Amino acid sequence: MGGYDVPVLNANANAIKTNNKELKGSVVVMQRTHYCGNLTEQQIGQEVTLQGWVQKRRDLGGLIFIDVRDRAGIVQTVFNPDISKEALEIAETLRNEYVVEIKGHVIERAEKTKNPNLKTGAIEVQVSDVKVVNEAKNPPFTIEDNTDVGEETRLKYRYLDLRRPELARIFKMRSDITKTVRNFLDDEGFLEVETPILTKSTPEGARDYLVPSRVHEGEFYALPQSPQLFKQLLMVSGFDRYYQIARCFRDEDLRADRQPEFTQIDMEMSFMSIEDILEMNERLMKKVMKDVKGVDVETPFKRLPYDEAMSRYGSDKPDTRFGMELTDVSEIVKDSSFKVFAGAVESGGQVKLINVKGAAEKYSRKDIDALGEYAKVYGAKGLAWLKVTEDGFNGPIAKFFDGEIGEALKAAGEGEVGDLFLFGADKKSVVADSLGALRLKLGKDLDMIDQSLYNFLWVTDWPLFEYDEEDGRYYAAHHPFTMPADVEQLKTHPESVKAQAYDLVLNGYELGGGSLRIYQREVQEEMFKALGFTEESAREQFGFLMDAFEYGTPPHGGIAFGLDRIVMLLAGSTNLRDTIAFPKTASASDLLTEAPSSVDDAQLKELGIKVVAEPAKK
RNA sequence: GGUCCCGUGGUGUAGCGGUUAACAUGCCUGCCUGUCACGCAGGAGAUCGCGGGUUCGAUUCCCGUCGGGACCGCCA
Repeated sequence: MGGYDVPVLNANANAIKTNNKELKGSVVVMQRTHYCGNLTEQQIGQEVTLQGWVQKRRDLGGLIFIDVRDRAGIVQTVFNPDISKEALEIAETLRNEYVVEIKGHVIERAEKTKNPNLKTGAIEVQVSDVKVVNEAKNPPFTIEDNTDVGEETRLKYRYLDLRRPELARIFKMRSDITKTVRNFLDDEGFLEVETPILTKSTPEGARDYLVPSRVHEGEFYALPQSPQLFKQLLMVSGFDRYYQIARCFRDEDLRADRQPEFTQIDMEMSFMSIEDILEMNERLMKKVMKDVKGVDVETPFKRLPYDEAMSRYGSDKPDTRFGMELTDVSEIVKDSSFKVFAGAVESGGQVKLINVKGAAEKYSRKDIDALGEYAKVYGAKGLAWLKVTEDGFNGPIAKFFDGEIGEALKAAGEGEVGDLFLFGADKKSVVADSLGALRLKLGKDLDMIDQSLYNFLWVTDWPLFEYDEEDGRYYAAHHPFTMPADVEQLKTHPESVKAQAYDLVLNGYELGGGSLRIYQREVQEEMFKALGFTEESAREQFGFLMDAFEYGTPPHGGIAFGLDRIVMLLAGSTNLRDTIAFPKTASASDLLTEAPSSVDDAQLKELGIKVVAEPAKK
């Protein structure tokens, strides 16, 4: 269990007089000379002063060992009556997580008592003086890596959880990442500008967190889903290059990789092409990877048009660390006597397969049924399958695929004996979702993913719009300020327009995305029209932006990365909560502060708000 | 909004229609001068999340609810 790098303390710091005034009952602490975790053989013979937490007491009776922990790591201190009987007596009273101050000499340990598992294991501190700076209750869990405590308890006592080196190291990494990002963008001429947290609610996109206005009773601010509009306005202002490590808020349901408040590395720049933007961000990510992980990633990153990502991987954020791509076999099976396949193609859908190499033996009928259940979550009605054998196929639908059609299928799926074909037959989106999800699951289950890889990937050429069947209208796939690839087409064939947008994907996670923006009023108006806005509602909600466009707006574009997700992936975690100091639970509450909470009537009255809902019982 | 999993000493788990509710660890006390997962001996500690139902009897079965987690919808 090690800590992480911290600056070397000034060894002469003892000479520096502290300004601490003695409070009644408080202990005036001395200036420490070293971090515990930084002590090495180099300090042998030196007298050092340490301040830290009791990690562990090993009381041998006449001799006591105390492991002392601070941000940098752990060092063993030894209390020997030959050195100080008083210190030994105090050591007997020490308990886990007491804050102590220790003075002593660094000595080399006897050869056979060195501990190779500890960074500081070759030495120990022979204590001459110890002071209890602060006592501690027995913590609900021990402060160590691989603690087996549940997340609920960890979140309630988050301040203790964060003492664990495993977690503390993630926050050091997070800090390193933002430092690298700031330095890089600063070098590139970016200005860091803050934008409002109290802003205007807009109906597009995610649900807003609302903040009631006291001064304007009955009206609300919204917390920003992103600084999108403000950063565009900064381009109108001629700031040319803006960035911000910006907090964003979205009142939507959570996931392991989604929190209601999260942090974006947000940037916007003028007079740059997509090519310029991607190239610059590749250099940024390359530098982050080098500085933080010591990993060299190749640039330029691979690029995949959205349509190709969907057809080959069934995902708009494919994990390209392994193959098992989707193969379209609609043409082969459209005339087959297997009605499910033929019918899917006939009704405008498709039939695709993934070839799970050599898995025929591994997956029993029961196992495949379980995969079918998994696929159903994504809208599939079932999961057809075939096992490739010496003389054709095996499985309940094998009889439909003998002879020529079987050969064609086998060839299309590159089937060899022992392979397992899994089929999706449905409308396009269901086939993509279900096979895409199966591909990922199987890739993990079969250990096909090389965990050492960092596969950065740009997904480009996004559709501008998405059709929502429920609402019977188009929505902006990215957001309504995205520049269409073809403005004329926006008017004539909105459904097929591409966007000048791009996403950066890493190992199957969307790290961020951006686009070139609309910077002309007429185009923006056209966009709102295509989205079904009336002129009035467009003016009411986004009039200020379109007005701004009339005062000499440079062409501009930008991108925003999810900082939390970057940290998560570089930390090797699959849980965003690990990367946020004080995160929310799956139901968006904070177990530490117990937010959200009800407020008293006077507060509500002042805001002109009446609560209609029954308050939840806690 | 939906589906699924979990809830038992401080912590992590086991358990079962009738138990003295088990184990590990932590905690407390005593002993111990080279430990580092210290050791040894002893001890305290649980209304089995909450409410209702079934039953002679529920920690165990059923329903609801609250809390945690995963996923779908939602969200870029």
